[in-house]
Amino acid sequence: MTMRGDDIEPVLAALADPTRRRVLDAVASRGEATATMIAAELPVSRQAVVKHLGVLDQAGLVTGRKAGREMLYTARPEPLDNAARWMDAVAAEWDARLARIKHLAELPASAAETGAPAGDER
Amino acid sequence: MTMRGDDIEPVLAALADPTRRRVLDAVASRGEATATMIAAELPVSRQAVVKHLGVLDQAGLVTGRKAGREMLYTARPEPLDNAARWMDAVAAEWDARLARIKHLAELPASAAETGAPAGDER
DNA sequence: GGCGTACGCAACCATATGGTTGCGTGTTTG
DNA sequence: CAAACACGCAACCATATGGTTGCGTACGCC
Repeated sequence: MTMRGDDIEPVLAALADPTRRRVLDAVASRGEATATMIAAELPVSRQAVVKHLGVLDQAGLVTGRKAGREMLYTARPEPLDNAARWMDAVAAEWDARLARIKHLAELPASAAETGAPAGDER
Repeated sequence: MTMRGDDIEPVLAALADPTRRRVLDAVASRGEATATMIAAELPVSRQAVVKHLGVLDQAGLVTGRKAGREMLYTARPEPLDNAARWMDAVAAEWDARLARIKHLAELPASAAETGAPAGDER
């Protein structure tokens, strides 16, 4: 029940918090870790870590697996990678759009189509 | 006076909010826009937009330029691109680390090469 | 000059968010 | 079996955050 993968919203939100990033990183650096283990090396309580792990899990950045009385979490790069690609796409789109606009603006006003307003702005 | 570019913190935080993303997108789609213009097409007040633009500017995602009595904002893809690359790097690192750990764990304690491991991967 | 528009600043609000402590329960292990 | 350990759940807190309204002021236009 943690099939969130295509929604960048939670990923960005999860990554926005510094502490949460540290938690994530801590998990990643151990391959697998429990909230207790992580809390031991961070200046926050175990419960805080638990909450962060909850958010991270919600974003698909970690997955929990119960082993005996422990809850082991593992980091998952996919969502991150996913978000990165999304960003690239958006950036590219903006880039294109801006380039297009700039291009039009710099045209020597040769073809005057559409009853557009008089060229000069301001 | 807004030379924050290498700090992903504000970028992620800025991108985390849906409305703020819409504002950003609105700016990008126009090439240049004022808070008033954007507020006109979003379900929030101009002031709210102003605040969002402030955050976006802080993150380097937009820049303002005063034209007469108007304040025109433009989107800047750089920080986005920047964040994307950062994410990729982190993801790659985790991937490597996880692969290494997994590899070690599954080794029957025999030949332990450091070269190209048997590609499992998703 | 005078009016309307576009800002910026500030006060205020409600809710979300990060964090803490306390407590009851399941799991090991001596 | 009983003591320890590791959790999960819930109550609570303080502050950050998104949003609103009101107001004084700079700029443009008749």
